[in-house]
Amino acid sequence: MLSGDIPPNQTVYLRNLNEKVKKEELKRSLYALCSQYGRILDVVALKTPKLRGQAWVVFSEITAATNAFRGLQDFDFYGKRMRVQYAKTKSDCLLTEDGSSAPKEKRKKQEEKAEKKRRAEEAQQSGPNAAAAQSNGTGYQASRLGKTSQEPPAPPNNILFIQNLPAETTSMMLQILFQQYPGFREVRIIEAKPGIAFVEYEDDSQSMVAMQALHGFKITPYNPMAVSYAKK
DNA sequence: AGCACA
Repeated sequence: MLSGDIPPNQTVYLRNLNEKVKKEELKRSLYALCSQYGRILDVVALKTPKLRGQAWVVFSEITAATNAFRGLQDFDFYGKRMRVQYAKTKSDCLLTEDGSSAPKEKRKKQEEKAEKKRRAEEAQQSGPNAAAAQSNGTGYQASRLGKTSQEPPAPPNNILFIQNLPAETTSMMLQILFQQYPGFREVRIIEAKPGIAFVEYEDDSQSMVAMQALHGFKITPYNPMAVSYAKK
């Protein structure tokens, strides 16, 4: 067997990532992209010289990691072909909750960090671990989306109207999600109106496929996106 | 290519 082979792991190791993308956006985009394969417990990315261009995505299930491993191999992510492997070791965020004990040196660090992390998450409700409190997986949570407008829905057409996006969503983040579906043309975000976007497909049936796949998808743990047809 | 937990 190949010496490079690494046994399946709950965490995927991603490399050949675009190093120009800022760390926070990178994590958010990876969260959004990887959520389709299962519940994500943590996304780790560092921009140190040794670790830039790489990230770890920790799933709650090894099967989810396996699906991501297959589904995202060579995925075009910010213009680079993402390479996916399994992580070589278990992620810290998993070490205490499964009976196996954390290495002693790491325990101290982990405790300090857990504290910081908790504080950070209280401050801004968007840490990757907050995902654990939410259902995600396939992403449907239509009940929480409710009615976003009183008017009757627009008839099917090739342009989708996206609502309930976090304010920091970029068009590239949306492109990463929506370009996975055939017929994708472009994303338009409205700078003056944060939280909404338009996504255009070549035809109505293609926009419908994307809508069905991504309506209710959580781009962050607290933002299930509402996808409907745009009014023309 | 580079395997960490800022």
